[in-house]
Amino acid sequence: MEKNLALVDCNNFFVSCERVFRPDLEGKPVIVLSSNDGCAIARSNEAKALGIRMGEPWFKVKDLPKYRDVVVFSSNFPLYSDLSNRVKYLLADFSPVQEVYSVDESFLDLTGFDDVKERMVAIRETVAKRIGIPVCVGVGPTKTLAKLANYVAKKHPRSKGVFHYNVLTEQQKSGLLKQIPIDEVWGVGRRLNRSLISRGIETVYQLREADIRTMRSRYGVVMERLISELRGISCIDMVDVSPPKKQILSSRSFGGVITEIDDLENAIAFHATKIGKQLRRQHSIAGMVHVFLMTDRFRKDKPQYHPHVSLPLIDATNSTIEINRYAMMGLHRIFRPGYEYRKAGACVSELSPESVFSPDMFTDPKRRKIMQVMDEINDRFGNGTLRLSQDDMMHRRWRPKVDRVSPRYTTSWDELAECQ
DNA sequence: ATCTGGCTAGGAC
DNA sequence: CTAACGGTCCTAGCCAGAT
Repeated sequence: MEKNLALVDCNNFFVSCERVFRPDLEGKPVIVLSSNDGCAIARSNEAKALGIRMGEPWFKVKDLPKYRDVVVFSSNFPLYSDLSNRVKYLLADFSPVQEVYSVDESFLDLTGFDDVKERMVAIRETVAKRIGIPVCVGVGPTKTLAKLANYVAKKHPRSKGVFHYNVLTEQQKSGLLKQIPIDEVWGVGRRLNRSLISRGIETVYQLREADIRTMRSRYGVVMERLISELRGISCIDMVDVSPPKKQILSSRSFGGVITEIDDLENAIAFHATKIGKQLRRQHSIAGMVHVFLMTDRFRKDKPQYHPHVSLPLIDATNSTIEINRYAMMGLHRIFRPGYEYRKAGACVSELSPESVFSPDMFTDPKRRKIMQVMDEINDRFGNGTLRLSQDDMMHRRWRPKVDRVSPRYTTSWDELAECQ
């Protein structure tokens, strides 16, 4: 039996989050910048219409006269994740099967409901009314077609934000797919797009009708699945609980040039702390720690150095202290004076469930207690109350640039109070 | 003959 | 004032070496 899989996608999500608390920005060009106020990573429809591209480095174009009235925000992730959670919880009411796909997207299985179209409209209206975020809903027999239906819902004003692919006739489906360029398909990125076009495949219809054996031998299983999905044969299942991560990475570009080892220590300690917290939250322990540094890859005139080191942990752990200890060893191993560093990061891999850990006779159980106590104190009195000595907020000279961040309206009483 | 880890490519958002 | 281009995560496919 044909499924009704829905993809609910928030429109221009980060911009919409900013607009929830700034309704005066409705109808205006608004963008949100990446970390360090680097690139445009969310754009309102007005900003898109002006020609601002996804991922565009803002400093390069911000002085163009046509962008004079663009309203610019630094990214405010505490705000976006909070609103993201609220949307997720609301959506859960509309189906027993939900897969949270990303910060702004959920799949919902609407199979078996006899009021699919009404539900799609209700989802849109409820999220708009209760949270103030505009969403579009697409329904199809497979995840790939649900995503495509969502694209149609977003693109065509006549759909009013919802599009139900399954109720089309075969002729209508083909007609629709003939109008959609292949790079709108989930899984077709820049490279595949170019390669397919060079073989004369330009529309989703042509891709759906392509010979699946040839395509598989040329492009691999991913392409085979993709084409099957376009034909309505489901190959990508819904996953209800997201599996634990297999690697956790934390990195940041610096606000300016960094040359000193103690500043790098400060940055790496910050990343180790973040990673430890995340590991414990998902009840994993790590077997390997990686550290890397980077100079400015855009400055071809300066000496480049992009070292990376991986250290196996003797005992797998999720202790911030242990991870930091190894990360510091790694940092000192790769650091070379005389370079202008622009970015540093740490990563853990070889993750396994906490329950696997079997303390041997040399492992002091008290040491594991320390992290528990640290988490409790920081939860109660705020992050950074108890921290690594190197992770000192007052000496974060590497701090990324954040010029235009909005208040954390929903997660900080202090910042809410500062609003008029 | 098969499994494994290391590595690169490509992609999503 | 000036310099300035993000951060995280995943799978497939290939190769070499180990079992």
